[in-house]
Amino acid sequence: MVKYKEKSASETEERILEAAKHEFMRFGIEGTSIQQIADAACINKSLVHYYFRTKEKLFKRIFIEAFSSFISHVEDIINRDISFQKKIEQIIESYIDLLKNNSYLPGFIIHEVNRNPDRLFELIQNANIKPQKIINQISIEIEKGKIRKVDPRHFFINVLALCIFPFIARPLLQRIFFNNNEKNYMKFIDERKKEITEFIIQSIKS
Amino acid sequence: MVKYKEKSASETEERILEAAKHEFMRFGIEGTSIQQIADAACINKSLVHYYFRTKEKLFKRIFIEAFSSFISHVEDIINRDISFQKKIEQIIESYIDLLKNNSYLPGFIIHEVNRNPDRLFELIQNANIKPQKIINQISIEIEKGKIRKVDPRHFFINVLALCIFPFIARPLLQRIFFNNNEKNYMKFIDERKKEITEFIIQSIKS
DNA sequence: GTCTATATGGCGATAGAC
DNA sequence: GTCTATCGCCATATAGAC
Repeated sequence: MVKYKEKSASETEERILEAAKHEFMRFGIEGTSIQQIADAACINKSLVHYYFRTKEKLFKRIFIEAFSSFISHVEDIINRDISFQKKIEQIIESYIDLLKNNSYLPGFIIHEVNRNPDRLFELIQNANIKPQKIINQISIEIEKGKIRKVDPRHFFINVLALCIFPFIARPLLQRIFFNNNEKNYMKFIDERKKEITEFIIQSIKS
Repeated sequence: MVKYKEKSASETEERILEAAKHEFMRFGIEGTSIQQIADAACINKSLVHYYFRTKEKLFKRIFIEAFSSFISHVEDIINRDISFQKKIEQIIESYIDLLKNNSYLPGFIIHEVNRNPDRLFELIQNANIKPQKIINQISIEIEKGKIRKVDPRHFFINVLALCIFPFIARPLLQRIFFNNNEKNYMKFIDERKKEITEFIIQSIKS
């Protein structure tokens, strides 16, 4: 009996992907050369072309993956069958954890979306984003009198802002408030989970 | 009597500066070519070199100006002699107004600071940023019992986050929530001044 | 699959005519 | 001050040996 081979990427391919992710995230597509990626992956420059043909194709692959991880995270939690307050807690908790391991992720997406907004067209279609679902859930809480009357869109954006901003502005904040001490900043970020959960809960008390 | 001539930039120079600002903000230094700037300014490529010698020098000029306008705004309000609550209102109001006219400003600074953190060293020295002043003011309000006990650093970052994030994430939010309608998004941003002022005041009630 | 060598093109920067 | 012409470099990408 023939066992069909799983489509598993070669080790070299994986190395390139990892290196490309790292460099693109930090420096953007224009600020990253193929040589730079090859060096980071400790392989020959030509191999990048062998596996991905063009820089653009490689970039798209990285970008789509990054964008999905950024978006799907929230969608996922929104759909869980738990109380509203628990959802907020979990969104904050898991979003901050995601970003702790991907500090450059939000800045990367922002920069590349500004640079070329056309990317969004295809992506948002495929991602199948349904903001209405989130909005509705918030509206229901208001109707039930559980939280005070707020614009659901503003509220949702507030939650995201409080989670994401410290990572976007990290180089600045870390330097200004923590003398560029990475460890202390990360401790601060961890405290933040509790801090902004309280902040948000308090702000919507009815 | 000789009237000393004011050091006034030529029209060409101004055009270059304006075009450079526009292109750099959106595409970053690596994503912007001198030809691109020249085209946007409707002048010959060589004139850029004539006035600013190198791309790097031109970029630094733009970046420093952008960074200052981004930072000094808060400092300014912090120092005003008005009540704490008024300060918060004014920071929100004027920060959002600034960003309405400079949507790309925060993303630009973030990207360039990530790409080359060394820039921060010199800049933060010169900018003479004193976060302690802000922190102290918040601490005093807590001691006076005017607001509940919050970590002043978290609180300060929260205020900034709520103001700045909608501009950083504008392309995404505008598309997802407003079908990419610019006017509606701007109306939304204006509502936001009142919305997040309430949100913040509510969240720190003692 | 991996390497070296090379083609091709664009960019930053300068020289020099006007 | 403004333009054209050009140099030198580096990046993407391909060809072809192994």
